[in-house]
Amino acid sequence: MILTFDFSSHVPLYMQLRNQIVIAIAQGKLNPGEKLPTIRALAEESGINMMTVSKAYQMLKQEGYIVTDRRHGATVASGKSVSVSEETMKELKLRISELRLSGMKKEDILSLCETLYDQGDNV
Amino acid sequence: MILTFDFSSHVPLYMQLRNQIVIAIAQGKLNPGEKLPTIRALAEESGINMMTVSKAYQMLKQEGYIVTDRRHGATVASGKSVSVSEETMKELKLRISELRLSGMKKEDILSLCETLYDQGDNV
DNA sequence: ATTATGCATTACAGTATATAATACAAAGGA
DNA sequence: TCCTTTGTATTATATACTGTAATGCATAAT
Repeated sequence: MILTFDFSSHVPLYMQLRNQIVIAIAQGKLNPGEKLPTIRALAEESGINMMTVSKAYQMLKQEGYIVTDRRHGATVASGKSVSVSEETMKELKLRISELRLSGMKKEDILSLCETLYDQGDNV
Repeated sequence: MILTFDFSSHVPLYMQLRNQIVIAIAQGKLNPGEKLPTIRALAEESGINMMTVSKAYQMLKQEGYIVTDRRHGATVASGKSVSVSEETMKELKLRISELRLSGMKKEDILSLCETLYDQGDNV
Protein backbone atom coordinates (compact mmCIF):
# COMPACT_ATOMS: atom_id res chain seq x y z
CA MET A 1 0.00 0.00 0.00
CA ILE A 2 1.41 3.31 -1.09
CA LEU A 3 0.80 6.11 1.33
CA THR A 4 1.01 9.76 0.47
CA PHE A 5 0.64 12.71 2.77
CA ASP A 6 -0.06 16.33 2.14
CA PHE A 7 1.66 18.20 4.91
CA SER A 8 0.14 21.50 3.83
CA SER A 9 -3.41 20.17 3.94
CA HIS A 10 -5.86 21.26 6.59
CA VAL A 11 -6.76 17.60 6.94
CA PRO A 12 -4.76 16.18 9.86
CA LEU A 13 -2.17 13.53 9.10
CA TYR A 14 -3.89 10.87 11.17
CA MET A 15 -7.10 11.55 9.25
CA GLN A 16 -5.30 11.36 5.92
CA LEU A 17 -3.87 8.01 6.96
CA ARG A 18 -7.24 6.76 8.17
CA ASN A 19 -8.88 7.80 4.92
CA GLN A 20 -6.29 6.08 2.76
CA ILE A 21 -6.71 2.84 4.69
CA VAL A 22 -10.50 2.98 4.38
CA ILE A 23 -10.20 3.48 0.63
CA ALA A 24 -7.63 0.70 0.37
CA ILE A 25 -10.01 -1.71 2.10
CA ALA A 26 -12.87 -0.70 -0.17
CA GLN A 27 -10.65 -1.21 -3.18
CA GLY A 28 -9.60 -4.64 -2.07
CA LYS A 29 -6.00 -3.64 -1.72
CA LEU A 30 -6.39 -4.64 1.89
CA ASN A 31 -8.45 -7.75 2.51
CA PRO A 32 -10.26 -8.96 5.64
CA GLY A 33 -7.88 -10.78 7.94
CA GLU A 34 -4.87 -9.22 6.34
CA LYS A 35 -2.30 -7.74 8.64
CA LEU A 36 -1.61 -4.05 8.64
CA PRO A 37 1.88 -2.72 9.21
CA THR A 38 2.74 -2.25 12.85
CA ILE A 39 2.42 1.23 14.23
CA ARG A 40 6.15 1.57 14.58
CA ALA A 41 6.85 0.23 11.11
CA LEU A 42 4.30 2.47 9.45
CA ALA A 43 5.54 5.45 11.41
CA GLU A 44 9.12 4.90 10.34
CA GLU A 45 8.19 4.11 6.76
CA SER A 46 6.01 7.20 6.43
CA GLY A 47 8.22 9.52 8.39
CA ILE A 48 5.41 10.52 10.71
CA ASN A 49 5.23 10.07 14.42
CA MET A 50 4.21 6.83 16.11
CA MET A 51 1.46 8.52 18.08
CA THR A 52 0.00 10.00 14.92
CA VAL A 53 -0.23 6.54 13.40
CA SER A 54 -1.67 5.24 16.64
CA LYS A 55 -4.42 7.83 16.47
CA ALA A 56 -5.38 6.65 13.01
CA TYR A 57 -5.43 3.02 14.12
CA GLN A 58 -7.53 3.81 17.16
CA MET A 59 -9.97 5.64 14.96
CA LEU A 60 -10.18 2.76 12.50
CA LYS A 61 -10.62 0.33 15.37
CA GLN A 62 -13.36 2.39 16.97
CA GLU A 63 -15.14 2.57 13.62
CA GLY A 64 -14.95 -1.17 13.16
CA TYR A 65 -12.66 -1.20 10.14
CA ILE A 66 -9.84 -3.02 11.87
CA VAL A 67 -9.25 -5.09 14.97
CA THR A 68 -6.15 -4.89 17.08
CA ASP A 69 -4.34 -7.44 19.15
CA ARG A 70 -1.70 -6.41 21.59
CA ARG A 71 0.51 -9.11 20.29
CA HIS A 72 -0.45 -9.70 16.69
CA GLY A 73 -0.93 -6.10 15.71
CA ALA A 74 -3.73 -4.77 13.61
CA THR A 75 -5.71 -6.72 11.03
CA VAL A 76 -8.50 -5.74 8.68
CA ALA A 77 -11.89 -6.58 10.15
CA SER A 78 -13.88 -9.26 8.40
CA GLY A 79 -17.49 -8.35 9.04
CA LYS A 80 -19.46 -5.44 7.77
CA SER A 81 -20.16 -4.06 11.20
CA VAL A 82 -19.38 -0.61 9.94
CA SER A 83 -22.29 1.78 10.17
CA VAL A 84 -22.73 4.85 8.05
CA SER A 85 -22.04 7.98 10.01
CA GLU A 86 -23.94 11.18 9.86
CA GLU A 87 -20.87 12.93 8.60
CA THR A 88 -20.56 10.54 5.68
CA MET A 89 -24.02 11.48 4.49
CA LYS A 90 -23.44 15.18 5.02
CA GLU A 91 -20.18 15.11 3.12
CA LEU A 92 -21.65 13.10 0.27
CA LYS A 93 -24.45 15.61 -0.10
CA LEU A 94 -21.99 18.47 0.00
CA ARG A 95 -19.69 17.04 -2.64
CA ILE A 96 -22.53 16.20 -4.99
CA SER A 97 -23.78 19.75 -4.54
CA GLU A 98 -20.34 21.08 -5.45
CA LEU A 99 -20.21 18.91 -8.54
CA ARG A 100 -23.64 20.13 -9.55
CA LEU A 101 -22.68 23.76 -9.13
CA SER A 102 -19.62 23.17 -11.27
CA GLY A 103 -21.98 22.55 -14.14
CA MET A 104 -21.68 18.78 -14.36
CA LYS A 105 -24.73 17.01 -15.68
CA LYS A 106 -26.61 14.56 -13.54
CA GLU A 107 -25.63 11.58 -15.66
CA ASP A 108 -21.98 12.57 -15.54
CA ILE A 109 -22.04 12.86 -11.78
CA LEU A 110 -23.69 9.47 -11.42
CA SER A 111 -21.21 7.96 -13.87
CA LEU A 112 -18.41 9.40 -11.79
CA CYS A 113 -19.86 7.89 -8.64
CA GLU A 114 -20.19 4.54 -10.37
CA THR A 115 -16.60 4.69 -11.53
CA LEU A 116 -15.40 5.48 -8.03
CA TYR A 117 -17.42 2.58 -6.71
CA ASP A 118 -16.16 0.17 -9.37
CA GLN A 119 -12.56 0.92 -8.46
CA GLY A 120 -13.24 -1.37 -5.53
CA ASP A 121 -13.81 -4.30 -7.86
CA ASN A 122 -10.35 -5.85 -8.05
CA VAL A 123 -9.15 -3.45 -10.73
CA MET B 1 -32.41 29.76 5.03
CA ILE B 2 -32.18 27.83 8.25
CA LEU B 3 -28.69 27.51 9.61
CA THR B 4 -27.60 24.96 12.14
CA PHE B 5 -24.23 24.61 13.77
CA ASP B 6 -22.60 21.78 15.61
CA PHE B 7 -20.30 23.37 18.13
CA SER B 8 -18.83 20.00 19.08
CA SER B 9 -17.91 19.12 15.52
CA HIS B 10 -14.33 19.03 14.37
CA VAL B 11 -15.48 20.95 11.31
CA PRO B 12 -14.83 24.65 11.92
CA LEU B 13 -17.83 26.95 12.18
CA TYR B 14 -16.87 29.00 9.14
CA MET B 15 -16.61 25.78 7.13
CA GLN B 16 -19.99 24.57 8.37
CA LEU B 17 -21.50 27.87 7.29
CA ARG B 18 -19.76 27.74 3.92
CA ASN B 19 -21.01 24.19 3.34
CA GLN B 20 -24.58 25.03 4.18
CA ILE B 21 -24.59 27.95 1.77
CA VAL B 22 -23.12 25.82 -1.02
CA ILE B 23 -25.82 23.20 -0.48
CA ALA B 24 -28.50 25.87 -0.33
CA ILE B 25 -27.40 27.23 -3.70
CA ALA B 26 -27.37 23.75 -5.22
CA GLN B 27 -30.84 23.15 -3.86
CA GLY B 28 -32.17 26.35 -5.30
CA LYS B 29 -32.95 27.77 -1.91
CA LEU B 30 -30.57 30.53 -2.84
CA ASN B 31 -30.78 31.70 -6.42
CA PRO B 32 -28.26 33.59 -8.58
CA GLY B 33 -28.47 37.29 -7.95
CA GLU B 34 -30.19 36.80 -4.65
CA LYS B 35 -28.84 38.74 -1.71
CA LEU B 36 -27.28 36.93 1.19
CA PRO B 37 -27.72 38.23 4.71
CA THR B 38 -25.16 40.81 5.71
CA ILE B 39 -22.22 39.56 7.69
CA ARG B 40 -23.36 41.40 10.77
CA ALA B 41 -26.95 40.19 10.46
CA LEU B 42 -25.96 36.59 9.95
CA ALA B 43 -23.52 36.78 12.83
CA GLU B 44 -26.11 38.13 15.21
CA GLU B 45 -28.80 35.76 14.00
CA SER B 46 -26.56 32.75 14.35
CA GLY B 47 -24.84 33.80 17.49
CA ILE B 48 -21.40 33.41 15.99
CA ASN B 49 -18.75 36.02 15.55
CA MET B 50 -18.70 38.47 12.69
CA MET B 51 -15.21 37.51 11.68
CA THR B 52 -16.20 33.87 11.52
CA VAL B 53 -18.99 34.73 9.10
CA SER B 54 -16.59 36.92 7.18
CA LYS B 55 -14.23 33.99 6.74
CA ALA B 56 -17.00 31.90 5.26
CA TYR B 57 -17.98 34.69 2.87
CA GLN B 58 -14.41 35.23 1.79
CA MET B 59 -14.09 31.53 1.11
CA LEU B 60 -17.28 31.45 -0.91
CA LYS B 61 -16.17 34.52 -2.81
CA GLN B 62 -12.77 33.05 -3.57
CA GLU B 63 -14.41 29.87 -4.81
CA GLY B 64 -16.73 31.80 -7.08
CA TYR B 65 -19.99 30.95 -5.37
CA ILE B 66 -20.80 34.51 -4.40
CA VAL B 67 -19.78 38.04 -5.27
CA THR B 68 -19.44 40.81 -2.76
CA ASP B 69 -19.95 44.51 -3.03
CA ARG B 70 -18.76 46.84 -0.36
CA ARG B 71 -22.05 48.59 -0.41
CA HIS B 72 -24.62 46.10 -1.55
CA GLY B 73 -23.35 43.14 0.42
CA ALA B 74 -23.01 39.62 -0.89
CA THR B 75 -25.06 38.06 -3.66
CA VAL B 76 -25.15 34.60 -5.17
CA ALA B 77 -23.00 34.42 -8.28
CA SER B 78 -24.78 33.81 -11.53
CA GLY B 79 -22.26 31.98 -13.66
CA LYS B 80 -20.92 28.50 -13.27
CA SER B 81 -17.36 29.60 -12.91
CA VAL B 82 -16.90 27.17 -10.09
CA SER B 83 -14.30 24.52 -10.73
CA VAL B 84 -14.17 21.14 -9.06
CA SER B 85 -11.43 20.98 -6.49
CA GLU B 86 -9.12 18.09 -5.83
CA GLU B 87 -10.55 17.79 -2.34
CA THR B 88 -14.05 17.39 -3.70
CA MET B 89 -12.98 14.37 -5.70
CA LYS B 90 -11.01 12.87 -2.84
CA GLU B 91 -13.89 13.26 -0.42
CA LEU B 92 -16.38 11.83 -2.87
CA LYS B 93 -14.23 8.76 -3.33
CA LEU B 94 -13.80 8.40 0.40
CA ARG B 95 -17.49 8.63 1.20
CA ILE B 96 -18.46 6.18 -1.50
CA SER B 97 -15.85 3.82 -0.11
CA GLU B 98 -17.36 4.17 3.34
CA LEU B 99 -20.83 3.45 2.03
CA ARG B 100 -19.52 0.39 0.24
CA LEU B 101 -17.84 -0.93 3.36
CA SER B 102 -21.07 -0.48 5.27
CA GLY B 103 -22.54 -3.17 3.07
CA MET B 104 -24.65 -1.01 0.81
CA LYS B 105 -25.20 -2.36 -2.66
CA LYS B 106 -23.98 -0.50 -5.69
CA GLU B 107 -27.49 0.29 -6.89
CA ASP B 108 -28.47 1.61 -3.49
CA ILE B 109 -25.47 3.87 -3.35
CA LEU B 110 -26.15 5.24 -6.81
CA SER B 111 -29.80 5.72 -5.93
CA LEU B 112 -28.73 7.64 -2.87
CA CYS B 113 -26.47 9.86 -4.94
CA GLU B 114 -29.28 10.46 -7.39
CA THR B 115 -31.63 11.40 -4.58
CA LEU B 116 -29.11 13.82 -3.14
CA TYR B 117 -28.69 15.37 -6.56
CA ASP B 118 -32.43 15.62 -7.19
CA GLN B 119 -32.91 17.56 -3.98
CA GLY B 120 -31.56 20.46 -5.97
CA ASP B 121 -34.48 20.32 -8.36
CA ASN B 122 -36.88 22.88 -6.88
CA VAL B 123 -38.15 20.52 -4.19
C1' DA C 1 14.48 -13.97 29.59
C1' DT C 2 13.92 -11.46 25.48
C1' DT C 3 11.39 -9.12 22.19
C1' DA C 4 7.75 -6.88 19.69
C1' DT C 5 3.21 -5.23 20.10
C1' DG C 6 -0.59 -1.74 21.02
C1' DC C 7 -1.30 1.55 24.28
C1' DA C 8 -0.65 5.20 27.81
C1' DT C 9 1.48 9.27 29.75
C1' DT C 10 3.79 13.62 29.86
C1' DA C 11 5.77 17.54 27.79
C1' DC C 12 6.43 20.84 24.23
C1' DA C 13 5.93 23.84 20.07
C1' DG C 14 3.26 25.24 16.39
C1' DT C 15 -1.02 26.16 14.21
C1' DA C 16 -5.96 26.85 13.77
C1' DT C 17 -10.16 28.49 15.60
C1' DA C 18 -13.27 31.68 17.61
C1' DT C 19 -14.14 35.79 19.93
C1' DA C 20 -13.70 40.75 20.86
C1' DA C 21 -12.98 45.53 20.02
C1' DT C 22 -11.87 48.95 16.86
C1' DA C 23 -11.32 51.14 12.67
C1' DC C 24 -11.45 52.19 7.57
C1' DA C 25 -13.10 53.10 2.66
C1' DA C 26 -17.07 53.09 -0.20
C1' DA C 27 -21.65 54.31 -1.29
C1' DG C 28 -26.33 55.35 -0.57
C1' DG C 29 -29.94 58.00 2.11
C1' DA C 30 -31.39 61.84 5.07
C1' DT D 1 -22.98 67.54 4.10
C1' DC D 2 -23.65 64.16 7.68
C1' DC D 3 -24.96 59.64 8.97
C1' DT D 4 -25.48 54.87 8.35
C1' DT D 5 -24.42 50.41 6.46
C1' DT D 6 -21.45 47.50 4.00
C1' DG D 7 -17.36 44.28 3.53
C1' DT D 8 -12.86 44.35 5.08
C1' DA D 9 -8.71 44.88 7.95
C1' DT D 10 -6.09 44.90 12.21
C1' DT D 11 -4.81 43.59 16.78
C1' DA D 12 -5.25 40.95 20.80
C1' DT D 13 -6.58 36.98 23.53
C1' DA D 14 -8.04 32.39 24.95
C1' DT D 15 -8.74 27.80 23.70
C1' DA D 16 -8.26 23.60 21.27
C1' DC D 17 -6.07 20.68 18.00
C1' DT D 18 -2.05 18.75 15.84
C1' DG D 19 2.31 16.66 15.58
C1' DT D 20 6.48 15.37 17.69
C1' DA D 21 9.34 13.36 21.30
C1' DA D 22 10.69 10.42 25.03
C1' DT D 23 9.49 6.98 28.14
C1' DG D 24 7.23 3.29 30.07
C1' DC D 25 3.79 -0.68 30.68
C1' DA D 26 1.16 -5.12 30.08
C1' DT D 27 0.80 -8.79 27.04
C1' DA D 28 2.19 -12.80 24.69
C1' DA D 29 4.98 -15.23 21.38
C1' DT D 30 9.69 -16.85 20.78
